[in-house]
Amino acid sequence: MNASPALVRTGLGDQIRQVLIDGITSGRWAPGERIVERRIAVELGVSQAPVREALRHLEALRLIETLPNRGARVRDFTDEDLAEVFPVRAGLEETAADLAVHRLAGQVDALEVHIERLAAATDLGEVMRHSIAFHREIVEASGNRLLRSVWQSLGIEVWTTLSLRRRGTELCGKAAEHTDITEAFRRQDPAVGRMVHAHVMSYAP
Amino acid sequence: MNASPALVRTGLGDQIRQVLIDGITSGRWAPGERIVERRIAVELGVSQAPVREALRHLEALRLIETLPNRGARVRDFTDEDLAEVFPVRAGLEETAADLAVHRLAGQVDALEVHIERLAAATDLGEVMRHSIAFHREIVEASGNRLLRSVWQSLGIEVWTTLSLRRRGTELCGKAAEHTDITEAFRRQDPAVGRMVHAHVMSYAP
DNA sequence: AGGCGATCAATGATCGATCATAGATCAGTC
DNA sequence: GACTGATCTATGATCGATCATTGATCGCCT
Repeated sequence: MNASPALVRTGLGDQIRQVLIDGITSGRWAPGERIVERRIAVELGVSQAPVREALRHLEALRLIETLPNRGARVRDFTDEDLAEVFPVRAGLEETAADLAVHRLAGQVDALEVHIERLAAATDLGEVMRHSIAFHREIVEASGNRLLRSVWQSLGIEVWTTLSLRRRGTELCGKAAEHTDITEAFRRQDPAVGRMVHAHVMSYAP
Repeated sequence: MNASPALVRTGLGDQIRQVLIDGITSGRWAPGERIVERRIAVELGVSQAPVREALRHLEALRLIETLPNRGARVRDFTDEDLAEVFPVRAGLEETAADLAVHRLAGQVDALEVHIERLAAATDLGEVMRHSIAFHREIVEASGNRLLRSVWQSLGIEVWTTLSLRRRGTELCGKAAEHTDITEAFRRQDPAVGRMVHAHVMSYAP
């Protein structure tokens, strides 16, 4: 068993999921292409069960489509699919910001950390990760665990990656708004929710 | 095999999931109680695999908690857990309403149907279902499939049921606001999003 | 040729068995 | 008795095999 190089140990399902996500975002599996459970299983030297588990996660992330008794295929992401993420994110993060204003009570250290890291970032992937981390911090600061769970399940990282693959990189430049938002949190501006909403929507194509 | 009475045929995982949901909402499994995969499997006359599949769904619905290698247990829903749902719903449905205003363009027939059905409803369960259906209609009308998917994954029905079990039934009486909201949709009032937001939050404890 | 049912191959869904880990239990030492 | 480590047990995680469904292929009939 174990025909593949690196599967160290954390629960096979998780590792397989990452392999599949990487494969889809990198384009190794083309949109519309079928993902056959047994084929993946053989390829990775595992059995069908953990592969199925991973596939259900991908389905929840809407990276694949599955039909009963007919298996999974990589979704053919339309521009509309990518665009749909932004109103949802904007709504969730607006809610988060409104909740977070009270909880933070002007304590914005955690947010500033991400601004600094973003400023220090060099390559594109790093910029993306720190930029997302700032938004995640807002969601965390809301204190609403359900909100956090829903936001995470959107798989922002993955969709952002796909979005970057699709169109050019127009990601940066928005960093200044992070500072504005942080200042709004510091002074507990009730408009911060709307600011975050507008900021998120400004990423939309 | 098949020691249980009614498992007709739609995919075992789905049926098992429903059995488990019913069991949790009805209180047959108490909060904090462990759910042992094999035990359920034997009880329903199936194998472990579809039970695991069902459990992952319950986890996504946040009805259970699971720890790696240590199994699942019914969540001990705090009042806070129940309360957390409302800001998230409110944010999502506000977003949905704002999107739906344009798409509906004043066509509110689909919404009115649910108002009528709600008015004709007799027992509490029916009231709940039709009330939820009205909200679902708004989400559908947004045309944003991701939004629909996220909203559905909140499992509103289940959480509402749990909420009703917890406190008394203070569900009805809000029906009038549905009419107001529908009118706002008819005249394409840009404030409809905020109306929906406020309406949803008014259910919160 | 076109339609229609039988047969087949591929593969998802399910099964029963095994492996591996977390806790509980017990034995031994001090 | 308290601590340490070996052993045992329950059970989640994974496996290999089988069942069942789907779509394709083939042959027959009209």
